[in-house]
Amino acid sequence: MAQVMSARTVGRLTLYRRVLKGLKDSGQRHVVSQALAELAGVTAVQVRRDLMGIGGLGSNSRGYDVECLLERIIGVIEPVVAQQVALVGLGNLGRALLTYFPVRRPRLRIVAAFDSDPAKSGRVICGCPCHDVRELESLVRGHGISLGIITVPGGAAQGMAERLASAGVRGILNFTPRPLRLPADVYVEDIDITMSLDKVAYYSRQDNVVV
Amino acid sequence: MAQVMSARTVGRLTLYRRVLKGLKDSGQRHVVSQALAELAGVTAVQVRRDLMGIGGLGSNSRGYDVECLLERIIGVIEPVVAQQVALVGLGNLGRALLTYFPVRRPRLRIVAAFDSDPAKSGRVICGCPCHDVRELESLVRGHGISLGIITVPGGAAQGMAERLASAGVRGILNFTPRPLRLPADVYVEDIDITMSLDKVAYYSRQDNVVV
DNA sequence: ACTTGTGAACCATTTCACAGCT
DNA sequence: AGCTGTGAAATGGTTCACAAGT
Repeated sequence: MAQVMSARTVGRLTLYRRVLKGLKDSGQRHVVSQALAELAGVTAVQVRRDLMGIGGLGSNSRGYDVECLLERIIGVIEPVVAQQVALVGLGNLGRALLTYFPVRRPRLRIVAAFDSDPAKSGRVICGCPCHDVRELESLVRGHGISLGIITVPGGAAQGMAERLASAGVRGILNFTPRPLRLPADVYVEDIDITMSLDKVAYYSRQDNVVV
Repeated sequence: MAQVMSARTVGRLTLYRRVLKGLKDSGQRHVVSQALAELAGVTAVQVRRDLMGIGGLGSNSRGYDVECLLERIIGVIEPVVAQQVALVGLGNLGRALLTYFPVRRPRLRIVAAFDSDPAKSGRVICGCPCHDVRELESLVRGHGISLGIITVPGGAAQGMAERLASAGVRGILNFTPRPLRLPADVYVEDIDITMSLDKVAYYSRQDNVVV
C-alpha cells in the first residue's frame, strides 16, 4: 500500500472480507456495491470509495468479482506471515479471549499468556501456555511476538504496555480503561467496554436518536 | 441536555468522570484542563470544548472544581434511575461480562441472562439468574429492561436484536461482527473485537504510524 | 438501464489563536 | 502569568451528483 489507510477504512475492509468470505462459500461469483454495502451495514458509495482506495477492480456491468476482490483485500490487510500475539492478564475477560480468537484468525495466533498470579502460570488454557509475568520480556523476544492484548486491572496497564513495547511489540489492543502513553511507533487500539455501555445507556434515554 | 451530544463527546465525558472520581478520592479539589486532558489521554482544548458543551463551569484561575464538575457530568451522562440490562448469549465472553460489569456500574445492572442451551438456564452466575431464551420477551417486559448486550454467535445476532427491540429494549451493545438492522429509535453500539485486532495488526506492520 | 469511479460539496470534529477574566 | 471559553480555520470523513463504461 502506498498510503496508509485511515483506521475506519481498515475496519471496513475487514467487514468486507468477512462478507466476501460468506459470499464465496455460498457460491456467489459477483457482487455489486449496493449488496456488499447492505451486508456490511454501510452505504454503497462508501464501499466504492474504500475499494477505490485499494485499486478498485469492479466491472462496470457485473459489479465486483467476489474471489478476486477477496484476495485483494486479504493482500492489503492480512499479514503475509503469521504474527504472534501475547495476552497479558488472565482474568475472566482474558480467558474468554483465549477461547475466542484462535478459531477465527489463524494468522494471528496467541502464543503466550501472562498473569501475575503464580497459580495461573505453568498451565495451558485453550492450547495457550500461561506464564508468570516475570517471563514476559524473554518470551516476547523469544517468540518474536509483535502484538499484545492487555486485559489486566487498570492500575497495571501502563506498566505492562511499556514492558511489551520495550520488548519489541508494535501494536497493542487495550481492554483497560486507561489511556496508554507509548512511543508513537506503537499503535494502540482501545476497547473500553464500560464506556461503550455508558454510550448505549445515554442514547437509549434520548428520544431523538439519529446516530 | 438541550441538544444531543455526539457519541465521541459522550465517550470522553465518561473518561473525565473516571478521572475525576480518582482525583476526588485522592483529595484533589481543583484540576486544570491540561491535567485532566493528560489523565484522560486527550488534548486540553478538547476537554474545554467538551465541558463547554455541558455548560462549562471552570474558574479562570484555578481551573475546574473537581466535585462540582463530577456531579455535573454524572447528571448529564448517568441515568437518574437505574437501568436494567439483559445479556443474551452465555458463551465465554458473555460469562466474562457478567463478572466484569456489576462491580463497576451500579446504575446499570444486568438483571437477566439468556442462552439457548437448556443446560445453562436455571442457574445463577455471578448473581445473575440465567434463563432459557424462550423466556426473553416476558422477562424483558417484566423487568422493564431497556438495554441489551448481545454475545451470541453471529448467525443469531439479528434475530435476538429484533426480539429485544420488540420487547422494548432501547439500546444494544453488540459484540457480534454482524451489523444489526433495527428501527432507528434503537441505539446500537458495536464492539467488534476481531476487527480491532485486525486494525492493530495492520498498523503494527506500517512503518509510519501517525494514528 | 445499470454499473463503477470520482471531483466537488458537505458535514463533523479537532485544532488554532486569542479575547477576557482572576 | 495562567487560566477558561470560543470564533474561525483546518482537518478528516462521508455523501452527492454525474461522467463514462458495458
